Amino acid sequence: MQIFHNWSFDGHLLANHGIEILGHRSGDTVHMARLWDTSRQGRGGYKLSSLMQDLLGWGKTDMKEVFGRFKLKKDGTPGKVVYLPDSLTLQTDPNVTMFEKWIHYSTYDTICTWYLYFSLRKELENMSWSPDAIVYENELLKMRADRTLFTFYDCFWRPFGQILTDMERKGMYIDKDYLYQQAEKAQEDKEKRTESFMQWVRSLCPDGKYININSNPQKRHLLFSSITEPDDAGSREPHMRTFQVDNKVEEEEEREEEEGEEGEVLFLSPPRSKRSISLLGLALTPVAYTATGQASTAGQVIQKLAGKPFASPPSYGTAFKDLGGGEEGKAACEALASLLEGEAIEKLLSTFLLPLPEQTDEASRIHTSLNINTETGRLSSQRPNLQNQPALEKDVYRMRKAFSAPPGRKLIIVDYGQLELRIMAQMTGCRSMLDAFEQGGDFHSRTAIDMYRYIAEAVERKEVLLEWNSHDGAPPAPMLKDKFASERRKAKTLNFGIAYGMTKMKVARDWGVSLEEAEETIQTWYSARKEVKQWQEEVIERARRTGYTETFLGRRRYLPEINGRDGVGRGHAERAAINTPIQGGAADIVMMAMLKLRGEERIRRLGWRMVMQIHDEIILEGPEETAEEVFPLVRACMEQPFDSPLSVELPVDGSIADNWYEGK
DNA sequence: TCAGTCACG
DNA sequence: ACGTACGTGACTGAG
Repeated sequence: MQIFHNWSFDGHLLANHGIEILGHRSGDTVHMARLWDTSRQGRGGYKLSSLMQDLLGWGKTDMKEVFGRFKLKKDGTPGKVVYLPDSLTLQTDPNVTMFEKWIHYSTYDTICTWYLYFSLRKELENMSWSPDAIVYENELLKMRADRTLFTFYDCFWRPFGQILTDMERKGMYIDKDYLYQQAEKAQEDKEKRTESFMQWVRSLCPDGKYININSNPQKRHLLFSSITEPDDAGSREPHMRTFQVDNKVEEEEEREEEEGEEGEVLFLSPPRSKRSISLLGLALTPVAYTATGQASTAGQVIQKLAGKPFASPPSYGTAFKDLGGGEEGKAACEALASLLEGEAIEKLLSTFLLPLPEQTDEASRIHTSLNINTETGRLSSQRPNLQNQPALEKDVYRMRKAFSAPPGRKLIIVDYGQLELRIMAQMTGCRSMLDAFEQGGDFHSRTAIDMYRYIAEAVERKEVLLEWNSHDGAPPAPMLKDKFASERRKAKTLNFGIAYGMTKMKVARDWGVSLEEAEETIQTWYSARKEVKQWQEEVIERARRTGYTETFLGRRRYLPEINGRDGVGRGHAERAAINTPIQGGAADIVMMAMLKLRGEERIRRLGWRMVMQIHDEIILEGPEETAEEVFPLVRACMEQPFDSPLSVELPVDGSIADNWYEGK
């Protein structure tokens, strides 16, 4: 019997030393604890010490407290900062007491994990589990009589945990040269784009050329700060503020030039790493405020200030008027638009293009950590996060091309269509949604037909088409999603928004309509989907009564705030109560699909392995020769994650590709 | 360490 | 009085 507290960590560590652990892994106490209580983050989390304290009342000191050492200062004396030396240093410490401490600590750790398993197991065994009957035919589940949350753990999450560890270990192949090449391109583009912004700032105040476009405080000050409080003489001065910024390359070049002219001595004084700059506030009108009440500098805000100065004809944003129009206003809008473009590229560079190639192993593969650590049961991906790689039009440097199959191999990339909406239809039993899915075609267009009588009439008179196969030539009438694009967009927003508990305030603000109008639109959506409203009310009511909400595989999320006195917290808990069954239900389905995939001997024998999961998408890698054979098998697993079908189909789209970009 | 911002589903 | 759609992780500047 093997028990681990975070098997993924220990497993990789052992494997890296050539040690393979055979036999039955009975449990991972991190996953068990997460299943027991999803919301311990901020209440001690899932650390062994905190769980031991809360479940068994056992004290346990953190490693840092026992083995931490003071970091040495430059002069060799101990400083205040405590750090934890690596395990090899600790194990080989010549001090015998340290060695004994190490043995004691490790032993105690092991004992804790052992007792924690049985404690958590007991907790889970005392929690009822009533999933939808469809899962009762699952191979593992069939063989046992118990039906508690521990059963769920043992039959589903325990093997799922092993799948995740295998995926982490396998990793994804990255084309590093391609990334370097794209990063260079991005760097050039960024400089080109920000040039006009930098020049504009320079024209406003002399220190403007040193502004750091990554600093929100600096941007906020430059754009929105106005005048200071009146001084003793009662006069107001334009607001100046100083910032510390890094010395840029240009400054060092200037120094070298100056000193070069002098001829002899270079670097008389060491280069300063920081310099003070003063920026003058422009007093533009803020468009939005952050949670702490400061003027926001988010992209949407800058967009509103700038307008579309490069469009033809150009349209100028709010900065134009604020600066008195004319050439000055125009220059500001153009500069801000260029800032936006530069910022977008900077984001891609600093988060994706530059760090990724640094994080590969010697085989050019990248190993993310896949955690079951969310409130809803979704996975998260860390160090690096591979679940937020730029997609579609945001992927201007074609990042996803770097995630590729090594020579001789292929990727199979598959994803569910409208998974969450289908689960919503399934759980609510909403006739209108189920019908729309049965009829097929574009779901959001069908919602638009439901909501707007004139669209329904146009469809009836065949003035617009709901769908058209482009193989049959040009469509005989315009498409609904083109002709009624804005209605379809609204329908789409509601389809998603309502699943999350969107309110009329958000609708009114996002669409720029009155509260009454927003309310009416929401009512129209609900009027054809009464089952949804009823389901949401029931779910919230049940959550108030039981203290938790659950997915249809019977996983719970406790919502202590749902009966609290804090209105904001209560509102959030209510929205979480209706969203978690949907988001978590989707996570359950993908997990079941992955278990089924892992159990398909044929797929495995042909050498195919899962390498990534992105919530409703799975990526496998395997030999080129068998891709065609394996692809339909993969699809079948995903479309039938359970032994008996749901009341909605779960269609899966996908392709065989050389890289992630092609897969879309 | 926190706040702000922005990448994903 | 306040904020108002769910769930994540990474990077950056600044105190």
